[in-house]
Amino acid sequence: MAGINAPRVSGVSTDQLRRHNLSAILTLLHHAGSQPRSALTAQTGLNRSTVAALVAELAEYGLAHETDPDPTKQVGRPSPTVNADERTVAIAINPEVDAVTAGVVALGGKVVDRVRHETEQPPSARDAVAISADLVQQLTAGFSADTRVVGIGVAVPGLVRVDDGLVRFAPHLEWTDEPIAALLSEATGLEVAVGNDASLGALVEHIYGVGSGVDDLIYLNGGPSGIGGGVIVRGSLLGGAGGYAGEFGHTRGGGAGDTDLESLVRRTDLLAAVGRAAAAPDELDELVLHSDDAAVLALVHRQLAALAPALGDAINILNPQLIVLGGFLSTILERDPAYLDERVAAHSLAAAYDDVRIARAALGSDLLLIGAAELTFAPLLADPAGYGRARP
Amino acid sequence: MAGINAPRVSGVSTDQLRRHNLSAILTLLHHAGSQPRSALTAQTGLNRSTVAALVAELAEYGLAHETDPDPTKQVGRPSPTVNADERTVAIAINPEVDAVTAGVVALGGKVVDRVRHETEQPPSARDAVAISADLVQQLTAGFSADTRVVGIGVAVPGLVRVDDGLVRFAPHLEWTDEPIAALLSEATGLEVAVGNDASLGALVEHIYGVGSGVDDLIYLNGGPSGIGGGVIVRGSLLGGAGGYAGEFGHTRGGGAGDTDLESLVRRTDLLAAVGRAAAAPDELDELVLHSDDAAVLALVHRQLAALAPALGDAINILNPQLIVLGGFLSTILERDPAYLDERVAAHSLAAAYDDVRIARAALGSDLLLIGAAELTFAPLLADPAGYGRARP
DNA sequence: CGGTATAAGTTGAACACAGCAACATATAAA
DNA sequence: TTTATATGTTGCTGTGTTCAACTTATACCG
Repeated sequence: MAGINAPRVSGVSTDQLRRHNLSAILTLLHHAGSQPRSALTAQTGLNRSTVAALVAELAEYGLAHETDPDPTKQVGRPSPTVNADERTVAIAINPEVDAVTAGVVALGGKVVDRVRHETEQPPSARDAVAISADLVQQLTAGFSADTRVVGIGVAVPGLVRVDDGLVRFAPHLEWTDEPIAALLSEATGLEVAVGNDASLGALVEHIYGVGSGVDDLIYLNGGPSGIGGGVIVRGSLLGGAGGYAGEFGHTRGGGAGDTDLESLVRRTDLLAAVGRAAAAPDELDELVLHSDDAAVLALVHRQLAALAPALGDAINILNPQLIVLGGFLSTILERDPAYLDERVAAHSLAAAYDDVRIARAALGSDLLLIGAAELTFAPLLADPAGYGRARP
Repeated sequence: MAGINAPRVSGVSTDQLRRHNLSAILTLLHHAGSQPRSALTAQTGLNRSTVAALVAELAEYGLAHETDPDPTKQVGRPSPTVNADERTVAIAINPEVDAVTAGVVALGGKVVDRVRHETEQPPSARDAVAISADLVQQLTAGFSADTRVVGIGVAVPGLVRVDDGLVRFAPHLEWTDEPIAALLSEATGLEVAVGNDASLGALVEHIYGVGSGVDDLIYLNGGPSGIGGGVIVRGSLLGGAGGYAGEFGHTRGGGAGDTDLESLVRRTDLLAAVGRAAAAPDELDELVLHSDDAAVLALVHRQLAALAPALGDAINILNPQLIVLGGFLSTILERDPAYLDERVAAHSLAAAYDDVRIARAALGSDLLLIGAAELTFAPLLADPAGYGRARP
C-alpha cells in the first residue's frame, strides 16, 4: 500500500525542480560512487544535455568534478567519469564508554583520517565535548586551504532528540539531557548534528552495506553496552516523532516476564562463556565461531531464542525485506543461522516471514563515522546549490 | 533524523512538476474538503495565477469545480469555493464474516450510497466476488451518465499482497491465496485494488480522523475477529516489503509465554463479562462503560495490562506521536485511560513515551468504505492529468 | 587500414511552467 | 461615498528541461 499519502501540501516551482535534480545527482555520486556521466543520465531519466548542465553546476560549486573516461570495451563515445569532490568533508565523532573517536569523511563516503582518544572512564558530556574539540583541531590542522568542512556529525549511544541535538539519555555514558550539539558547536564554530549510533548504522548499512538496494530493513547492533537498532522505511531512516525510533534493545525479549532484550542477550555473557573478560569484536567473533564448547553453543542458542520473538514481532509490525545483525549479534547469527531462522519463523506470520532475509552486517569499524558524517552531509545533499552559492 | 535519504534516483522535469502540483491541489480538495481558492494558494505556497490555472485544468478534467464564494465577513474580494467533483466516485467493498458491504464513495471522501448483503456463513472468495459483482451492479445502476467510476477498492480482514491484490491469508473468512483483485476485475471490468482493513483504517483515521495532522501514528482496531493495525510513517501508510505491515494482533501480548495479543485481548471475553452473546459495537461500548460490575472492570484491566507491553514495544520501535484505538479497544481504553497510560509508561522509554498520546478512534462505520475507496483514488490523486486526458 | 555502426557529448532553438507586476473587482470599514 | 484590503485576471518574463541536429570517440569488420 505504499504511495498512499496524506496531502502533500507543498507546491513546487521551477527552482525547486533544479534543486531536486542537483540533489539527485550529487546523492547518486555520494552514495553510488564515481560513475560515467552516461550512467547518471540513465539513472535519473533526465536528458543528456540536462545532466551535463547539472554536473557542470556541481563542478562550479566544487562538489563534483569530471575525469577522463574509464577505459571500457564498449562501442561508442566514452563518457567522462563524474566524481564527488573529496575536498568537501565532514568531521565525524563517536563518543563511547572507553574512548572518543573522530574522523574525517570525504564526500563520497570515504574515511580519510581517524583519531582515537582513549579515556580511563566514560567521559562526561563536558569532557567529551572538550576532547572532541581537541580532536577536531588535530584533524583540521593539516587541511589544505581548499578543503571545505561541511560540519560535525556525532553518533551517540543513547536517545537523541534529533531536532536540536540534545542527548536525552545515554545510560552507558551516564548522560542525561546534555545539549551536545550546542556545546560542540560553540566550542568549534562548526555546524553540529547529532544522531543515535545504531540508527546511523542502519542508514549506512542501507546505503553502502548489505542493505544496499533494499528499501525496508531493520538493523540491530549488539555492542558492549547493549542492543541498539534502526529501521529503514521506504529507503529512508525512520525517526518517529522525536527521532527515538528503533530502540529494539528495550523491547521485550523472549524470556519469562517483561525482561528487555538487551538484558537477555548480552555480550558479557558471551565473553564469559569463551573465558574472556574483554575482547575486540573480531576476536570475539573468532572465539565463538571456532569454539567446540557445548556450553558456548548452548548460550548462543539461548540468546538466539531470546532474540527470535523480538524479531518476529518486528517482522509482523514492519514487514521488512531484510534484517541486518551487527556486532556480536552477527556472531551468534553466524554460529547457527538455521536455528534463528526456524525460531523466527515460529514467531512470525508466514506471509511476512517469507519476505525476509536475515544477514550479517557488512561494514566494520568505519560504520559509525560514516553514519555520523551522513548526518552532516544530508543538508548539502538536499540542496547543493544552497551550499555552493553560500561558500564559493 | 527524518529527511536522511537514500539516492532519490529519479530526475524531475517540468511536466512532472505540473503533475505534482495538480496532485497537491486535488489531494488537498479530497482530504481537506472544499475551500476557497485563496486557501489553496496559501497552503501550496504557489502563485495566485498558478493555482487559478491548476484549478481550471482540474475543472476541465471534471475533477473539480468552482462555486460562488462562501459569504464571509472578511475584507477583500471573495475567493470562489473550489470543490472536488463528486461525479467522480469509487466503489468500496468490505467482505466480512457475516456480510459483504459495498458503497459508493465520492471524490471528497463522502459515502453517498451503501448496501449490505448478509450471509449465513463466512463467504468463500468465489461467493464474495459474486456477491460483490452483484452489489456493484446495483450501485452503479442508478448512476447518471456523467458519473465516472474510478475503480473498486476492497478492504479485507487479512493479509493482502498489495501489488497484485492477492489475499494471502484471511483466517476468519477462511481464505488462503485468493486472487481477489483478478477475480473481481474480471467479473466487473473495473480496476480493483485490495488492502488490509486495519491498515486502511489507519490511513483514514490519519486523513480524516483524530490522526489528522499527525504524521507518525499507530492504529489498532479491535474487532469480532481479532486485532488488526496499521502504521502511518511520515504521513503515509507503512506497507513494508509485501504490504503486510501492521499485524499487531500477532505480536506477543503481555501474558505468560508467547501468547499473541489477539488471543489475550478478545471481544468475546468482554461480551461474556457483560452477559451477552452478541452486540453491536455501540451497544457493547455502552454496556462496558456503564457497568458497575467489578468483574467487568477486572477484565478490562487484564486486557489493558496485556495490551500495554505490546504498545510499549511499538512505542520504543516506532516512536509515534499518537496511538489510535478503535473498536472494543477504544471501549476498554475509555473505561480506564489512566490505567493504560500508567502501564504503557512502565513498558516504554521515557523519552519516547513523552511524545505519545493515546486516543479513541474518531470515525465510525464508514471508515472501511472510505479506506477502500482511498486505495482506488490513490492513482487518480497522484496523477490527475493522466486520468483527465484518458477519459474525457 | 579505412569505413561503418554505435553511443555519447555539444549546441542552439523550442516549449512548458511558474512567477511577477499591473490592473480590475468585490467586499468591509470609515 | 470613499478607502483599505484581499483576491481574481491578464500578458509578459525567466528558468529549466527537452529536442533535434550535428559532432566526436570508440569498437568492429572487411
